[in-house]
Amino acid sequence: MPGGRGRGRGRGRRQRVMSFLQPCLLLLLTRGSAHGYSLLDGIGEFGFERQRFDASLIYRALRDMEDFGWVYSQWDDENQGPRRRVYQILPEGELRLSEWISELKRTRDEIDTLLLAYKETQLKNG
Amino acid sequence: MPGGRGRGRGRGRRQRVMSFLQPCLLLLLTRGSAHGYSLLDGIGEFGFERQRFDASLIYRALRDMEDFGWVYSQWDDENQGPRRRVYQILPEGELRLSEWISELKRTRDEIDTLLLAYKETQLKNG
DNA sequence: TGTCACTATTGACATTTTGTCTATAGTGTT
DNA sequence: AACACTATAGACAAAATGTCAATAGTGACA
Repeated sequence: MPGGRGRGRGRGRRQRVMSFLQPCLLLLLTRGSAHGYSLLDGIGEFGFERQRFDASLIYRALRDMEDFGWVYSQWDDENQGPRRRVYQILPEGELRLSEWISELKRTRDEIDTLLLAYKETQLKNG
Repeated sequence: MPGGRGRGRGRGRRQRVMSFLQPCLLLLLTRGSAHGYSLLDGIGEFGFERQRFDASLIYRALRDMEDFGWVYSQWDDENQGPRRRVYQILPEGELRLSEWISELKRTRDEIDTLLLAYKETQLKNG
């Protein structure tokens, strides 16, 4: 679609979440190992609505993070029911999480800068 | 991988900025009309490093926003030098900006939730 | 006069990220 | 058997983002 940019963007605004999902998962995993489906419940804590959130996003994030060496997984055959892949966080993952935390602090500060600037323009213009 | 460079994702981490760029531009435009190249200087205020930031991103953002009806542009032939396209913010753009501000507040709160949770886990584990 | 640097905008393409839909599979219930 | 629920994986589509090259006017300078 050359030139077809801008088609329907901004429609039914989907919010970006993935860049936020991975640190959330890492944080949950610092509390103890877990499998994907249980993490799906855990992320509600961080503002994800369990409903409108496709589970495959979590599995993909976990697989990606395993590729990066941040987490490690094993099949768990102890429990009955469908097999679960249980994830643990690795030292690399803890390091990455701490870096992410720093980045998120910076991001928050940048947002604050924008919010402040907006406030000021509002005051001037009324 | 084509090229076989094996570059995993997460390498040379570039940070996402576009979702932040548009509201910044809208905010700058509430202070007065401007053309792309001058906005390039303005965004430094919001933490973008003028150097490692390709100007085409700004032009694209502006064109997209014009497609959405948030801004309006006209060629300015008054000045000498290469022609400039001068942008003004439209009421739709001001509305969108105010929505964006609300979203950013929510985002900031979500980040705060994560930061707090991280702090707590750190305390427990040491 | 040529070419270099700077301002200014645009277009094309590549890559990465994100969203959605479907497939598979085990277990328990009715 | 049909269904619901848990659980994971894969494929594909769409959107966001990054990079590079093309074009063009002006002024400086040798």
